[in-house]
Amino acid sequence: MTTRRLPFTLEATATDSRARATRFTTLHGEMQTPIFMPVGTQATVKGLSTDSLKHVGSRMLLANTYHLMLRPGAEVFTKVGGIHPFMNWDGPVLTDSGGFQIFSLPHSRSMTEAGAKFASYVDGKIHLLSPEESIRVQRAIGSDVMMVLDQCIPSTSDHRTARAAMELTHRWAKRSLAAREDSPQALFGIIQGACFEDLRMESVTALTEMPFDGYAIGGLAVGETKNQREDFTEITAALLPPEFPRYLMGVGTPLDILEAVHRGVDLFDCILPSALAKRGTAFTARGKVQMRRSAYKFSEAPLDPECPCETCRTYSRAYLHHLTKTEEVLGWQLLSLHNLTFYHRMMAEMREVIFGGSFRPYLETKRKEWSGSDEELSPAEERESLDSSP
RNA sequence: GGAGAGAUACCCAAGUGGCCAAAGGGAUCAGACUGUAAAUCUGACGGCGUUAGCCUUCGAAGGUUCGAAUCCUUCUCUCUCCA
Repeated sequence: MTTRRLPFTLEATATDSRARATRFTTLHGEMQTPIFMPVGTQATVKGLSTDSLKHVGSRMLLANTYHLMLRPGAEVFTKVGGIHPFMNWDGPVLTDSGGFQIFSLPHSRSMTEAGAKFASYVDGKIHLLSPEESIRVQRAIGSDVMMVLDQCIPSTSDHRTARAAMELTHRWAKRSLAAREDSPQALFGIIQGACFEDLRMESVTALTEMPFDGYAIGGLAVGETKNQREDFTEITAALLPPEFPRYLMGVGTPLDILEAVHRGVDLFDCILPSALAKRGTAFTARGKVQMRRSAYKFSEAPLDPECPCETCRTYSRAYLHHLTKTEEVLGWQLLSLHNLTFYHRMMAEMREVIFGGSFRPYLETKRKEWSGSDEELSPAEERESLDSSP
């Protein structure tokens, strides 16, 4: 093998768990795992400046090829020298290939061996998103890690459908590798196979024969149960070679991530912390909190007393409740800040307990704490809640 | 003082004799959201009851009718125009 594009070190493995701590070097610095990548689809994590992102602990971001090829367009990235100077982010960026959009925008596509045809939601123009086109755009964007174009299907699909999508994904993977040419950017293959063990095995075998720099588990968190998600993460991760980063795409809730780290996954991305912030949901050490609830109308308590973020240090629940109710952008922003802080702290904690040999007890504790998922109201808030709903 | 228009549930607002406990918004309450197209979607929203159903409601009071938010009378209040 030639010099690796993503030099990788397996640093530690947890006791009584497949959880692992690793590091890998990108074109924009060294990353430590487990790591969570906030989703910045349009070259922005909605509502947050790159300064804020650094503050909350973000080290690596995800951006989206499909959105960025439509607007501003690959040529803009070519002109300005890539996404890093464009958005003023000097850490690594991973670009998703558009495969998920093939799945999530089903009304504007037609699929062929060549690729997926989309009517642009910007101007209606038809675009052919082929593996080659996706790589071409990702090269222009200049991401540190590119993803192959894959066919993501509902995880509840039947075996035949799942096999066809998987085989297409394998053929596209090969074409994606060829299209990378001599670019120094890393490229990950994406394991498919829905909820079928034989297909997941086959997919791992086929893709690990190709010289990728890391492997993603795709096709999960798209319709299956939590147990299935965990089972197929486990099955797939166990088959993957230990000397490459493993990335579980689009997952998930704090508990999902914890369970996946336990099963040997290193990288994650998910819209939840930023998307739920917009709807008033915050993650705290004591569970999820819905700030829309009028129980918090008079609450002078911080959102999460254990959290060091700006939101929790500066603002009361009453204020956050008000911002949420009035749909002020500051509320969305403050909750995003908080949620990302929560995710990043959780990742750092996991890394710590992996090294410290206490991942397993940590896992058991968190499972218990988060199983209810929703925070219980404080006595004062409980009273207020009763008062306002007679 | 004269002429006209109007008063519907928390708010705005449809509804002109039975299919009206009353359309549609908003607000409120609850839920969903996992590689972000979407300021998104779903449910509840007079009271009681598990259902059938019962009770109270369309400014107020009376009346017509088998039956009234809807028709008639009087009253109260609001708005517009003319003096």
